[in-house]
Amino acid sequence: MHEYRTHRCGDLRKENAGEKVRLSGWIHRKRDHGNLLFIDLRDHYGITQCVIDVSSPIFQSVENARLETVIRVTGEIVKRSDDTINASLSTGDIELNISEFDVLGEAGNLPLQVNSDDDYGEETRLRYRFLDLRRDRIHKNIVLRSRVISDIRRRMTDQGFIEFQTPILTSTSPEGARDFLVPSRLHPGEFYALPQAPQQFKQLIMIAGFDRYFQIAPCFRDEDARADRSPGEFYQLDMEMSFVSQDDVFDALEPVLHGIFSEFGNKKVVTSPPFPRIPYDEALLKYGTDKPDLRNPIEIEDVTEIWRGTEFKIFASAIDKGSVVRAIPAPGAGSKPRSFFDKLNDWARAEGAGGLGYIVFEKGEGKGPIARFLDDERINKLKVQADLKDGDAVFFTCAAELTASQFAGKARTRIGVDLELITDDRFDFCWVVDYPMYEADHHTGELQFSHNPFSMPQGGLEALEKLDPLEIKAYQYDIVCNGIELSSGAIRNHRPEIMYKAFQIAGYTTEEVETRFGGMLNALKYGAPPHGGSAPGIDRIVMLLANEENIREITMFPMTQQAQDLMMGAPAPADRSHLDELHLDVIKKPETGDN
RNA sequence: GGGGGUGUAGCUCAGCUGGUUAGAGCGCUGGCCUGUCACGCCAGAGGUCGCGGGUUCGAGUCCCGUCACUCCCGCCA
Repeated sequence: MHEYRTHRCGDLRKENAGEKVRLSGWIHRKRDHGNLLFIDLRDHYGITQCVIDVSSPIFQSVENARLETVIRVTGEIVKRSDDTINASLSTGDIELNISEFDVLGEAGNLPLQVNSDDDYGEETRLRYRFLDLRRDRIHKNIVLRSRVISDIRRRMTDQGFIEFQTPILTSTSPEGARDFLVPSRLHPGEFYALPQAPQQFKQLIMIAGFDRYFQIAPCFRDEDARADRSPGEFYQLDMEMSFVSQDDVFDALEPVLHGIFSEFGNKKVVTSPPFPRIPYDEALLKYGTDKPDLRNPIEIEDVTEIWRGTEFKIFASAIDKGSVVRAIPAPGAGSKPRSFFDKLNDWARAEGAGGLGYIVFEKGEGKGPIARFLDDERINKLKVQADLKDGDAVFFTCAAELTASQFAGKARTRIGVDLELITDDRFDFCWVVDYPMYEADHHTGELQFSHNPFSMPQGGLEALEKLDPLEIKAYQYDIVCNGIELSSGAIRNHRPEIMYKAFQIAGYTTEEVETRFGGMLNALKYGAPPHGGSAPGIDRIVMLLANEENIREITMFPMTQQAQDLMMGAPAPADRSHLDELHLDVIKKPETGDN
């Protein structure tokens, strides 16, 4: 007989009755009747009920073992009588009659209970993560994560993508987030940076002629955490392909995402390829965001012209000064009580908007505080444009274009939630395409890249030379699922002369570009294929599939919000000798205050 | 860096407008119990009310500061 087990705790069925077996696992639960004792023995695979009574000489030692002690039991499998079968357990037809018993690993008083569904404080959970991970829900989430990643690998490999590793110790990134730095022992005063993404490497892989690359890539960005963002590190399905247009990238990724979400998505409906492609400008207008939740049926309309020149001076005079009016239809809201509209109005004010004017439609007419400012013709235009019928309402927001768009987007979500229009039985995917190449900095007004500086501008060099930079679109796209941005990607700029020009517009001199992106630029000068790719976030995919709101629920060993590992004690001070080796000194922060 | 929430037994929580000895469930210890599956019943141990200061005759409760966990803003091409 095997030293530890002949079966696993989820294996045994009534067919095994009469066999002498051995199981090892954790004591999940005990039911002690004094002269009769039941133990639910748990391992990764399941739970098996084990039983012993007082006639056994080892009864006392079994009874003394605490919950979460690791034990080994040996004994005969017995079919349970009909009235004692437990239908909620896969092994519920049988039980193990304990004849031999050993403690393999003793357990002390537990800081959290493994067999309970209670929520525990994060500090306890993270400090005792090994116990937390024994608990059913998170144990399953971590397994799901693994299966999803395996499945992604299979689907990518089947399409001819090759997985490569790229360096972890590399150079600091040109744009974007704060870097993690690693001091160099051999080069005093110099530092490696951890990769924010393997962006330049994957382009170099294409230039090296490997044609199709992917990687479950660790990415490091030293930015503050959020519920859906771990501090410091995350994983992407990083991929890149050569000789492709934007549609080729979409065609490659859509079946992977559709496949993964269909297989692991709890039978929710998944958008079939091809996913809708929504231009950035249209997304901002219709959904008020570049990450639209398409489960929400509400579509925003621009109704500036309907309100221009009306007696409703708040809107009319703002329009004359360049403001726009956006209409947010609220299907079926006509039957809601006055308080529904008041609550939304209060919310709008709390969000910093002036308010949220509305019109309710009944018996073919518009009703409500501001309806009287629109004549029949305008009311009819509104009904047609916003697709309104009796029993519907429509809300208005009036502001400068970007503000109005973004606020209408928030209102769209809020109204969709309040009216329960967003059902949780679907994964609605879309691509947001045609991102602007440049944007004006909020504060300085200076032009900067709005996304990846290595993206190819639509129209190429000619567009850069002739168009207003703010009008230029890039072959830059995001993939969005249920309002969550899963990734961004682009067709890359593989032409040095276009690269110099693109950077020049963003205020970089030729020298600066060469200093900062020399490696990349140099590579482009020796025969670079057109290429592009994307990088869907693994963590967010798993969050969606596991239906979890917090990234710690799908991360095996997460850090706290303050970026500390409470279990391993990281970060920690370094020894003097360690610092000396790295040519480092720690400067103590001067005491603040008066003493 | 800023704003909000939480912090009471090993764990999850209750504790009213400040008032006598700070409670419950789970876990733990002891006793009873041979068919439970969240077993049941009885008893017990277990508390620096996060920490420091203040107000008060009196503080878990009010005030100030601070720490931890968390959510959000900034940040995250």
